[in-house]
Amino acid sequence: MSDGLLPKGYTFHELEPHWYDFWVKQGFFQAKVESPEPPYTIVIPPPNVTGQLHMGHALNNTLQDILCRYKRMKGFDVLWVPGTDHAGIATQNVVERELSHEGLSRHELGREKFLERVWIWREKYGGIIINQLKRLGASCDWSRERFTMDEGLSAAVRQVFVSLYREGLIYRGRRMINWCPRCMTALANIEVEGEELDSHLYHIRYPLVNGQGSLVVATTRPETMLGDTAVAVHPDDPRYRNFVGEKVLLPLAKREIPVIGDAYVDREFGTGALKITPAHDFNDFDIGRKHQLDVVQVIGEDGTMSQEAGSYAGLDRFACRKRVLEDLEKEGLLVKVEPYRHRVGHCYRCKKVVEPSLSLQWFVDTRPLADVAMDAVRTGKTRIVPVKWEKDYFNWLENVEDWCISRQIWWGHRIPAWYCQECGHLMVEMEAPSACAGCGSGRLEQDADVLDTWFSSALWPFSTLGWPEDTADVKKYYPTSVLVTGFDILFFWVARMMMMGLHFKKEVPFRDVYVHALVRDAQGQKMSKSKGNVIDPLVVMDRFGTDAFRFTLTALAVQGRDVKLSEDRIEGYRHFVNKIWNAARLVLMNLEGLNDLVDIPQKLDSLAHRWILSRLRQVSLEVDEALEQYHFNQYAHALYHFLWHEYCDWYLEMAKADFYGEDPERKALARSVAVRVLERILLLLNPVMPFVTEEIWQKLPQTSGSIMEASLPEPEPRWRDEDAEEKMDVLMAVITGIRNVRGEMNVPPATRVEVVCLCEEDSSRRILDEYASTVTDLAKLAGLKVGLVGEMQKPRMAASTVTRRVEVYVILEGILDFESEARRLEKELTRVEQEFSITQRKLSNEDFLGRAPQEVVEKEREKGARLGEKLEKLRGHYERLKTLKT
RNA sequence: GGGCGGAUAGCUCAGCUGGGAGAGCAUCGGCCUUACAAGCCGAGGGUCGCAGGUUCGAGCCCUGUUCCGCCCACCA
Repeated sequence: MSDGLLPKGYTFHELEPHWYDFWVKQGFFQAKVESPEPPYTIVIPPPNVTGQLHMGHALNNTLQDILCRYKRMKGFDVLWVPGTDHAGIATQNVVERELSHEGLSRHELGREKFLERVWIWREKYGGIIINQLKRLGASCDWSRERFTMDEGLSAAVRQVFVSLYREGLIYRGRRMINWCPRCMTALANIEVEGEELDSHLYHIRYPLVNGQGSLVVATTRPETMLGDTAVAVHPDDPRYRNFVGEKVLLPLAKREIPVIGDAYVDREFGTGALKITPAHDFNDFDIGRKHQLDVVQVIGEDGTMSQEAGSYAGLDRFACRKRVLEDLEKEGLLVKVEPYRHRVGHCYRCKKVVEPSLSLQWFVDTRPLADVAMDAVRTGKTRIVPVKWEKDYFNWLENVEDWCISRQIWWGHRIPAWYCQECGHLMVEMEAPSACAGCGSGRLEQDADVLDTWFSSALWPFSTLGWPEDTADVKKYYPTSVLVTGFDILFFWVARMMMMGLHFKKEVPFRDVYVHALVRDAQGQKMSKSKGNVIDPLVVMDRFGTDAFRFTLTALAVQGRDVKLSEDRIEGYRHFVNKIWNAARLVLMNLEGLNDLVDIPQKLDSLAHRWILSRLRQVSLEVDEALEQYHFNQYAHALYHFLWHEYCDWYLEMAKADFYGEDPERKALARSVAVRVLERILLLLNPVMPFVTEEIWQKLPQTSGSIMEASLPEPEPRWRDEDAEEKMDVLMAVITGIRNVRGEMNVPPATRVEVVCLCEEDSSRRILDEYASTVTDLAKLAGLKVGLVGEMQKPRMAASTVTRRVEVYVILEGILDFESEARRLEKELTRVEQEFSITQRKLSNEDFLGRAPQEVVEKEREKGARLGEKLEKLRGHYERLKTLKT
């Protein structure tokens, strides 16, 4: 498999598509339902068919892919179900816009022809986002790709609708709903986004019919006064108490309407008199019902004024507002206009102001379903991670209102309800009935409305597996293991999947819900086209490679914190990809033409090998822990640090001596350990960086096939080696100490110097003796003398430091600059003195000694002793320097 | 109005059950050392938002407070 050398650079442009195609062809992404392996299941949050891959998708799917690839390596039968959502309103809007370019409207085309057009559009563009997910490397089981309007999923929708209807959990009723005059449909409450706007509060005078004065009401929507059917005051309000029961003359409309008393009215707000428009306000509707008021609908479906608005009929609602104000002004009834900032509901699809409206719609009685959904989380059947989202989940479900599920659009699942044109009988059935169950008439008409997109999404975890059929997939893969999603659809989607899953499967849809953050720009601003701060994932992948991009998202994916992304960060992590590549190059270079790899022996003598294996084991454990806990950033950082600053900076540097040395046995062992560790690093990194790890894997000797076929071994307990880690710490500290002195004393790297190390302990002396050549290589020495303190003469012309109970003298015969060495030592002395005095203060504190745990006190004592010793030695060095100088 | 999150180095952020303030980037100095200048070796830089409290000990716990962000809510 190995052809030795890696090319100088990693060319992701060619390699990424190459390996992705290879994986798909090999069927590595396919779940094996008949396999005995335990299932690990994720259903993708289906992107809208109209979607283009944005940063949110990229983060969401990178995290899912990491989990899937990791679990696959650990021996699970992984199923990641992909698919897209038909996105009712969004898609209809897109196709309507396309039509309008041809000068057509959907109404001109007619329902059937329009739907044909949408399907054509879907054929043409529906695959875009899917291909973009592939570009991202998503290891979905494409053989199981689903679409919410597939035949199977549509059957599930009908089944659920009919069942809930028969159970009395779906009903049809005339209610106040939010109406979008642009999209011309009802919306569910959560589909309305409240946005704060600078507006005005208009004070309008309503004269009493009896001529005995007037009432002034305050409103933000003066045009709705045309639909007023009462004025309400607080029954205990001394200002207005006497008006209750009287009538006022509604200006402009010239209708007489009653003054009613209702405790709902806030005496403090506005004028304390409230105009009541039951047809266009949720509260007014309730009050209207309580007082049996007339309902006058003055705003039509398209946002223009209705016939009821009299002379204002046909005007756009906002034009009407202007006219109403002008007319009131003329009549001297506009008392006051004050600036007022308040929240106005906007359609979440088209962002236009919605109108509360009275309308006949279908609803889900959510309460019973919501209670079960709450219980499942309360009892831990589903775990929400991070837990803080549980609060939002509960809060929403506790206050949830009935869900308006009918939409007056054409693209979507048609409501399976038929009305008899003869007797008006309503039938809700899976399939179109042929005759009226009431009167037998064949003149039946199906309800014109379609279902809310989120209705079918709510079934996604089981409808995609084949439900209502009792398929093998349903049996094996439900409940799913985890749902990975953004918090923005916690209510829209997650809560409703919980309700539907529990109701129809009697089992939660997922064990875990991992809620990740939003991706923002470098300044923390939400990315939006209008702000022009959008970073396009496709552009990023093109520039920096998919692996670098994925790694960046992962490294930044901290629980509970938004991801602030900038191209600089991605560029930084591209360097990491490069680092892996070059580490692999080094290792492979030294394998070229040789095939002497050996198994790692049970007992190793070499400190470097023992150390790196011990560290590798530790990092493997950290990785596993991090991924199990969904701490994606920790996963990324652990590997980043290990590969770069342990494997490359220390281990490979030390191994070079063996690589280039003459001893064939040492050579073979070093090569073998280097390769084994590299293999393991590749495996651990593979979930986040699938492409580059595959490419390198393929070049390694003794690996067969794809990295996707490899399994990740358990971290070997026998590799744990505290002794090696301690010894390496000594070695690294001494080497760093020498480098430090060299750097500060401006000794050029090319200049090799003599070093003398005086050790306090025999153990350190032995380590330094044994690894003298390592120290010499890595610290660029001409020679190294090691001895115990007292055994050996302290060198004269030397810069010095103390570390790990080792006195390090860098001999600078003839080039020692006394002044700068003195300054350097003074600086170090000051620092150590400060640290030392802190520990001394603690150790002389009776309370500390008495109350702190023994081990903490002991630790402090050791630290004090260490610092004291170090301080003493440094002082000695400083004194000697002064005498030497003179 | 209610709730939540954040405030730690110049920037972006880690910091788990209280016990030696960390990383990456940026900055400064030195290096083309035969894997990598997309690199190597060093260095500097912090009153952990502010004020109290608990504790032998607080970035971490409690109270208050300021600023920023988000979510929810029918005061017109």
